[in-house]
Amino acid sequence: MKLSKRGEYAMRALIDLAIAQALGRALLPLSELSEKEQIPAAFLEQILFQLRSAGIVASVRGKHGGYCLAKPTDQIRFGEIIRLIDGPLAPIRCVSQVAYARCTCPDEAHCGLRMLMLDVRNAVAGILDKYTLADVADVTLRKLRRDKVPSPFVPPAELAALFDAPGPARPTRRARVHPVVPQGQP
Amino acid sequence: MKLSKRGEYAMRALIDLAIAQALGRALLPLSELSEKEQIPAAFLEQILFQLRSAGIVASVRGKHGGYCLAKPTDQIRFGEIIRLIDGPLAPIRCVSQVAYARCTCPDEAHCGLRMLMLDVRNAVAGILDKYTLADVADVTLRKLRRDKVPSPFVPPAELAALFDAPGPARPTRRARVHPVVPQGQP
DNA sequence: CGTTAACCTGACCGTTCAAGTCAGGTTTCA
DNA sequence: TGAAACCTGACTTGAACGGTCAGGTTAACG
Repeated sequence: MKLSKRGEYAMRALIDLAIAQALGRALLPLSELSEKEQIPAAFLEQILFQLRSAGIVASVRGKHGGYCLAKPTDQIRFGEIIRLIDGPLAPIRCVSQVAYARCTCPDEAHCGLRMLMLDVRNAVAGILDKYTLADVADVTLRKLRRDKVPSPFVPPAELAALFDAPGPARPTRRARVHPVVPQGQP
Repeated sequence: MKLSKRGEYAMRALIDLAIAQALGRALLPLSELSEKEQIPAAFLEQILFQLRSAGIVASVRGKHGGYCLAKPTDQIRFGEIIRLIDGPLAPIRCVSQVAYARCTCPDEAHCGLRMLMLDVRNAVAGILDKYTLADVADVTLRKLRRDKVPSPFVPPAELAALFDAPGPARPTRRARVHPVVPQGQP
């Protein structure tokens, strides 16, 4: 019942992005994510590429570029993330909703193992498909404040300066949401 | 969140043993289990060895030998089986009760991912540590009867004969529960 | 008393996959 | 133009999974 490192890293990065967004910094460079979560940069890059291809994050190229969420935080569910990175939630394929496959047992309707695993799958999916990035970011921030822990992502003196000098604060470049997929399908 | 084949096979075999026991045949030879569940015999043997070492099944050697459960069916929980074969139930180690290990995040108390995964772990463990072989065997048998499906394990004409000729029907040999472990520890 | 059906046990093996690295792109800002 | 960032595919390496093999030991039965 393991979660892969890829999956773990993906969720950590996304949660970071959600929290940062809630604190007013939508765009984070790879380096910052990689450093905060102690994830090898090249590896995280790979994962973020996958997340971008799936339309979950967006990116801005060039200097001062970075990654941000491509959808509202309350529309990104953990089930979606894990399914993307690690595949079906179900412990065995014959109870998967998304990727059903027959198993070796001769009679699914009377398979004890199947009943049990269906229960497990439903419990897991129930949780993972219920909570969104918004939920987790919210609870986390509340906990941090309650315990008076200094918030992360209070940016590197750069945005702090912007605080003093208000205004429409730099025109925020448009982020690329989709990869430029030149697939030969009309 | 996958369950390994080993784990799957272990549970299938144990459920079979439980059902057979409920039907009056405690002892099943490897060949029968392997055939009914379509599991390579040598592989299943390996798994049963592991289950025996853990005191979950017992075995009888020699001709007409086989495997049976080493404990009452209502004292074998699925959590125990999976933990034995596949390791901890928790998706990530930092939420495991049985095999906790620290993860890379700097502050567990405020880790959003951890909260979520703890939820998942508890849901899974809640199910797997609640149901026993007795439960599943019970439900399965009831379903089979309800749907008028012929019960499995009505033995190979051998016990059927014993039915006709009653009596204390062979003195049921004692099964070895523990491996003869010659470990050098006093 | 030997044959045979069963369990016992460790060693081995091929494939897949996870985790991560590398090497070069391209884009944008200063 | 140079540096900082993202883009992308190819590669590597080690472990784990799923399974096989070989050679035991034990016990029933004719």
